[in-house]
Amino acid sequence: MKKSKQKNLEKAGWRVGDAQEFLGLSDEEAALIAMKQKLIQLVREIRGDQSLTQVALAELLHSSQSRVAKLENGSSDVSLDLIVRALFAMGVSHQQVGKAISSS
Amino acid sequence: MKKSKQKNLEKAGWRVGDAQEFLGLSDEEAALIAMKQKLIQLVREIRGDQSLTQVALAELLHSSQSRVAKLENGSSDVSLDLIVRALFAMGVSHQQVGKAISSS
DNA sequence: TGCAAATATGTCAGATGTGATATATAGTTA
DNA sequence: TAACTATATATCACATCTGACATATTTGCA
Repeated sequence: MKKSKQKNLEKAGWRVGDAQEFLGLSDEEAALIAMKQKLIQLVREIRGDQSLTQVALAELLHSSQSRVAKLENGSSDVSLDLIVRALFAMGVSHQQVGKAISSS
Repeated sequence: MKKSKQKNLEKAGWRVGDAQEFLGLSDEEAALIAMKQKLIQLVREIRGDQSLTQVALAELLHSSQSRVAKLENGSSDVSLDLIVRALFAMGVSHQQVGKAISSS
């Protein structure tokens, strides 16, 4: 966003900032969300590579298709625990998980 | 596994048994537990390095001393989310977290 | 030793995460 | 077009995780 534009918006009463600021997230909350997103991306990748349906992954996970869908769409009611379990259920290694986190 | 280790795990709420029983745990459950242990170890290390008390970490985390104690003792009612938030609250980088997981 | 700080343990009500189920919405193929 | 497969969304009862608090135990030091 251009500085001039932002100035005009602020003059008009809007507060302008980034998503983190807007949502009032602390740094560690923001970091956790970024990490989750990276791992979710990995879940989608691996599931694609293995040509698994959401139903098939749900079975490996002992969960349900709807929960896998929510997981992959980053629903806020999905824990980091479940995301990581999904990865391990597909046979992803600790190394792969660690690497994904390192680059998040 | 050493008897003392097993005792500690059971004290913390985990069920630990012989090889057969252990195989009853799904692979992803076992992998997740190993990963948690590694990250818990990192929490203790970092908190030591920064000379923080459990109370001080609890404040950074917006949590309580008792929960930090349970976290560090690997209580089964502590989520991966909380462990990772504790690390980020102490300023640990994604890279450090990823590295710890890679080696778990 | 005795005191104080740090850590551990127990409990609980409320918040959040869970699998299951039903149903809706694509996308695909006959 | 209909039938089928995959994914998305909504809801719910139940389980788990949470911070808070009280209290016990351990640790370190004067």
